[in-house]
Amino acid sequence: MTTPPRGLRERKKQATREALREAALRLAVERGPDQVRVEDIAEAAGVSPRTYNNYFASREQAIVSAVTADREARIAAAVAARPAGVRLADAVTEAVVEQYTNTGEREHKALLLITTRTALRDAFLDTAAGIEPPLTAVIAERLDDAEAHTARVLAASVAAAVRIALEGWLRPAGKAEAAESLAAGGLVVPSGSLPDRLRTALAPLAPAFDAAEQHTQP
Amino acid sequence: MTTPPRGLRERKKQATREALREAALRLAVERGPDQVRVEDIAEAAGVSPRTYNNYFASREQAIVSAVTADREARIAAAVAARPAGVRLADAVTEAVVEQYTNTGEREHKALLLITTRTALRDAFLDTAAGIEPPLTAVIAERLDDAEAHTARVLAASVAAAVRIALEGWLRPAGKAEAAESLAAGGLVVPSGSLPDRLRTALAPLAPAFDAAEQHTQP
DNA sequence: GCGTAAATTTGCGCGTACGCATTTTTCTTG
DNA sequence: CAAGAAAAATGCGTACGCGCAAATTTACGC
Repeated sequence: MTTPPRGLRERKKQATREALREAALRLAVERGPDQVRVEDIAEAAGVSPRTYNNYFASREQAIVSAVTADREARIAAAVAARPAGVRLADAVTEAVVEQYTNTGEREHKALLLITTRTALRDAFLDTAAGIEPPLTAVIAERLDDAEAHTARVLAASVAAAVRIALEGWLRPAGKAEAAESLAAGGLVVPSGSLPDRLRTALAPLAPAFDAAEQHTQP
Repeated sequence: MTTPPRGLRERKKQATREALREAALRLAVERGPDQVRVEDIAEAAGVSPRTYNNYFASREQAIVSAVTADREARIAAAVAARPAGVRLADAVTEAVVEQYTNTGEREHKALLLITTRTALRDAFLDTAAGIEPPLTAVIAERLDDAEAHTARVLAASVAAAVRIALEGWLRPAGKAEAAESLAAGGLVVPSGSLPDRLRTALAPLAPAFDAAEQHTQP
């Protein structure tokens, strides 16, 4: 086999993880986020409540991870898939936009749910940090190995930018925003689509990527 | 008075906040981090346990914030204090290094304590994110107001880089590290001083700062 | 000063997060 | 394939985080 037969254990773990994810999301949609207890999710997935907490550190994480799934790995793969010729900055940007845009009907509904609760919103934003490790690996591959630090910093910066883009995107245009924007004294872009927001947030990092690339191939 | 008389309330809040901080750190040092309950901290500060949680969302936050204090504001002030002529990237880097280097004897002891518990370590690393808002403000001031997004992204990237530097700095050189570094296939810098780590982590972002500055003054 | 509106503190209660010790399941080795 | 090692699931107990509503404190106008 291509994958070493370290399999049955790993498979089962992934299975329960996914079962918990699905159960969490389904129940949250059915009865509303506040009417779901950990006990319910665990029961629906066929495990004990204690085991639930071996997989997810909070109730919000499980719900959110049903939407996030393995987006991190897909982003890294998408970057690696781009031809070696293109600018690294572009490769990363397009990969991120691509993976955050392929959103199905189910995900859309889930996002609506997420915006309704602050705790869920925060948990969702935190998932952006998860792209750092795989991004670090794939960026390091395109740079000199001696600049492993650089890859890490760039990946973390991308994660931070993505977080900012998401934060602005799913912000409820409430009263606080108007006051805040006036206090800042400037006119801010009201809303905009997610791809636009992602590109705008990532753009300032492009020069850093360019410089890193220059260092490896003078 | 120089400060508008919005005072007694605000002052009292700050007082209790600091009392909680100090009590938390003192008790943690005295009896060890695991032998301190929130009830103890609250009592030592003369408030109810419930009030404690109005100030800090976790026991770790209180302890850590005694070390962190108002470092965020000081960093922003340090940046603002630099003459307008110097490169923005340099101003930020030096301000960060400066504020993380001025560490007293008390802080050093506290850091030793923090490294002993994973939860404390994580809470400490999370405080790095706190520099984003003030940094955003001071960076935006040096850039065109139209590029408010840029300032935010740069500030968040700095925060991410600082976090990485701190993470590597207070990592316990345990068994996991050796294995990991071998798996990565490269030779990694073993330890290094904190200023060095901060500079190294921030260096890759310099081109992004330069580019942002260019846009404002062509 | 005095009364009223606003902000803060507090007690209560529920569900959660996790360390620890034990049991059950999966992997390895001869 | 059996026995032991390794890993994961489970039960239990404790402390925590926080929403909510009542009580207390502070601020402001008259």
